[in-house]
Amino acid sequence: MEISSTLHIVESLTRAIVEHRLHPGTKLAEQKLADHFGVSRTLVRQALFQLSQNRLIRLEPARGAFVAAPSVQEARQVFAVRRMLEVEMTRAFVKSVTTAKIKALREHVAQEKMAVNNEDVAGRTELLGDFHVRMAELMGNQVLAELLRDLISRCALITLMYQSNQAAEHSNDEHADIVKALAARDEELAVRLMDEHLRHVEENLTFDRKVPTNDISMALS
Amino acid sequence: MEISSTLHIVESLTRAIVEHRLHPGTKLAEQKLADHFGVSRTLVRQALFQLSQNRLIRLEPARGAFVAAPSVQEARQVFAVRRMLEVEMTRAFVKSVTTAKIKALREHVAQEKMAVNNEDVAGRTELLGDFHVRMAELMGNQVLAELLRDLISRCALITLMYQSNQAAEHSNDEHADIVKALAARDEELAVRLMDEHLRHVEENLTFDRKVPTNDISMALS
DNA sequence: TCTACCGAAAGTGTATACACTTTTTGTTTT
DNA sequence: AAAACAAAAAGTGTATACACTTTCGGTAGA
Repeated sequence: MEISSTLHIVESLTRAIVEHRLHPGTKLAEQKLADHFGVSRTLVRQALFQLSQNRLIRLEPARGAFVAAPSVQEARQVFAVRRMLEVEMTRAFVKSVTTAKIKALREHVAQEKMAVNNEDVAGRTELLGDFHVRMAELMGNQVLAELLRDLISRCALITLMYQSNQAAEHSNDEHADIVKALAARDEELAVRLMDEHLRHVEENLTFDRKVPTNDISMALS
Repeated sequence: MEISSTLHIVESLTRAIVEHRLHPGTKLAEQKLADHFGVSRTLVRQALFQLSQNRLIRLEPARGAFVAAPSVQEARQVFAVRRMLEVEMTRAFVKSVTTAKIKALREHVAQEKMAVNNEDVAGRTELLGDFHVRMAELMGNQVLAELLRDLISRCALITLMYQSNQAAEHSNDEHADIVKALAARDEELAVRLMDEHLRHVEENLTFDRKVPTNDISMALS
């Protein structure tokens, strides 16, 4: 069966939330989830706790778990942190750039392009976020990579998810430009492009509200 | 009794680990902890999971929980991330500095000084780390503050803990200098001092090994 | 009609039970 | 005496049980 059921539940719920099949505010009842996944509440509770640490849900004492609805303010704070980190990361990347690293990034950007062209919303959301994580990994800083992964998934709820096809294409283009600057070892250009890129993504935040689907089983299909 | 027993267990164990009453590698058996805190294994497991997310312990499947022994490499990566964040944070701080914020930092540094003079190791460890968190809070970026708190506690195990009285005094002095530069709105000086400060703390890492106390009850007193 | 209250239903929080895995210990074999 | 094995002990992983809290529906009173 499963290596770890908890992990499976976490991933399944994460996808459902990030892909917006479960909307902010939706109640996640333990027994319903347990039935759906065919396990006991024990494992569901572990998964919910983990998700709450990732800020994807919030736990209210004695009331249960609800899909998180991050505030605009929080999103802006997350982006401020990302700019701090990624501008410096870009600077450091240029200093230690190799052809192998550039090749890896180019391949990633190509993958993004395919997902964008196919209008594979789930895939492109993940890939567009992973570009930044990939950079951190290529620099060999695992701590930074994990941190970025966390920050990105944390505001996926209010960013990439609401992202239009056009915005996704724009992001993909900007990634390509950044890689070009990195390949040319042009530190100032790369840093500027990364900073602008993050500002563009932030600007494109749209804080729409859509009608919620309250049926958990339906959302998890 | 307790508002939340789990929180109590987490805090108690955190103190024991950071204050080095529990050494890296020590096994934390669930039933022993449950007996000690007078609760069931359920709550202990919740606490252990939380501590594993904070990197204070590591969980090995079917083998249990052990006090973490972060690698030197990881510590260096954490410091690299902290420099990225805090250099930029300092830059932003200068741009939005007010007398009230300076006053708050001055008071904090004064508190540090007291703890250092009294050789209150636990207190000073916490206060010296909190200086950086305090800066983030004063800038109004809660996300950044939480992230820094996390990063700092994450390597507390291998840094502040092994910190000598002399190194603590040095850190305190550097904090005072940074505040002075911030008050003077001297961006470049403040940034340089912060960068140097973090490098000094990193340099002072000593990777000693001490004899472990394997008796949990003893360590938790 | 609206509000306040009561009881049932649903749900969360913690403890306990039990299966399965790892570790330890004592014995046998070489 | 050292290595290999077996049985027992200790420990983790998951399910279940039960107490307590919140939620919801309905009824009585204003």
